[in-house]
Amino acid sequence: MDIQNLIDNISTNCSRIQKRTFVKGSIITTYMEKRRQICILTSGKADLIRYNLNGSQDIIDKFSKNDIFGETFYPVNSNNELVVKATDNCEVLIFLYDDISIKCKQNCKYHTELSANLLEIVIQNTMHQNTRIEVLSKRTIRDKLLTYFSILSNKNYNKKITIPFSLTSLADYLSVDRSAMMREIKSLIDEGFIIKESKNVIRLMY
Amino acid sequence: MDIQNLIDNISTNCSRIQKRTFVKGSIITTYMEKRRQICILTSGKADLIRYNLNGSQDIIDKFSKNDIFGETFYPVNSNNELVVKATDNCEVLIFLYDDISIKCKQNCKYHTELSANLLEIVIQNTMHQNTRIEVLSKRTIRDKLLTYFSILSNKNYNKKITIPFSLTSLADYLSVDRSAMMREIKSLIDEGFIIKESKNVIRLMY
DNA sequence: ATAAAATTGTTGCAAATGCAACAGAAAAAA
DNA sequence: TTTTTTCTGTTGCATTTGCAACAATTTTAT
Repeated sequence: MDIQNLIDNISTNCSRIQKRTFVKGSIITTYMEKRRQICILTSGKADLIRYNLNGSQDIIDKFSKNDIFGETFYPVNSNNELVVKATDNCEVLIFLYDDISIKCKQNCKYHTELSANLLEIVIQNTMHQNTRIEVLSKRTIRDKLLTYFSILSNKNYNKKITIPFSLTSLADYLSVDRSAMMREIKSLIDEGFIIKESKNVIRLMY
Repeated sequence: MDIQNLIDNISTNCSRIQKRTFVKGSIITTYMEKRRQICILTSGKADLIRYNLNGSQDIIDKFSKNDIFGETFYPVNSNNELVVKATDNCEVLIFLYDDISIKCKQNCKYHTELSANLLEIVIQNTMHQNTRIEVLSKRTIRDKLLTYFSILSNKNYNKKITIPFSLTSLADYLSVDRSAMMREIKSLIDEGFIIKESKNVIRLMY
């Protein structure tokens, strides 16, 4: 059973692992020190929001299908509140880190499977993070774009790439101003580095 | 045994887990598809370098004590070469992901311990990555600095923080031009946001 | 102790970026 | 279908940033 299948088929009748649904706009979880909760988003979208003491609130992460989150993976302290809010209707697996290493009462096979595959899931997440860090650490929008495009291209051994989300989301992922990014994409087209074949399909010429 | 102790005391006589030393300038490892090697740096410093097909080489990550790396955590493909180079004399634990889940011939206790704690080590790494991503995703140098400072401050519940490395390294961590960062630090001091108590010690006034 | 290397601090300037604002196109909801 | 919302595309302008270059200081190596 691969990870995708595991996540898709996880049982809801395990006493340790909940499968819950959340409507758009509701709070999925609040990060709490020492609890070590783990959540896996099986459908929908959600934002990780930081409420600072001074009242400001920042979206510091965005989650989509198969993303893993929870205070287990984030430095948490009492100086600010971290909250995950559903930006779409969501389905989420929720369990505690400490519960996953011990057998559940029913000794159910999903619990065992999840336990055996949690490391693999976390490693997959690490890979995504490493990719994002590599892109974010480029200094110019141009380099961020070219790096991101190259990674997509290399992954599929194809110069024709499909951006897996909207350009607005791409700007968020690259953490740059959208209009500045659009300007830069236009320059890349004008200078012959890329060809835009359709809205989300780009051909790399380098 | 906590993770730090585990890493410090790991046995060298386990057939599956090597403890190797590398002199400054030497290649610790080259990332290879499908091998799934895992390395833990127990002392020294190293750079992850990407050699692109066009001949350019980028430092895409920097490792120090207790950092974990290897192709297990990085998307690897044949279009470019990823190499870890010692920038100081290094001591490194090296093993394969697949070897860690099976018992070693000697059934040694370190192998067992490492196996049991690998998830915890990877999660710790995830936390560091999340922190870095939060900082890198700020758009201005000022916000990157203030976010980084706040995280340090919150962690220790103290407005007086000590930057754990040189300002040159801080600029690398934030992925910004060093001189521009110095200029921004000066502005933060002039505007009363921070006070520099000594070279690496800063007091936050916000 | 002395030399070499690394780090800090500073500045001018050109280039890149964010911000604000808006119109049109496309997609989603009613 | 029609309306509403989201997304794309564009531009002017002020601000921020990177780059280059250099001197002074501190740290490390010889």
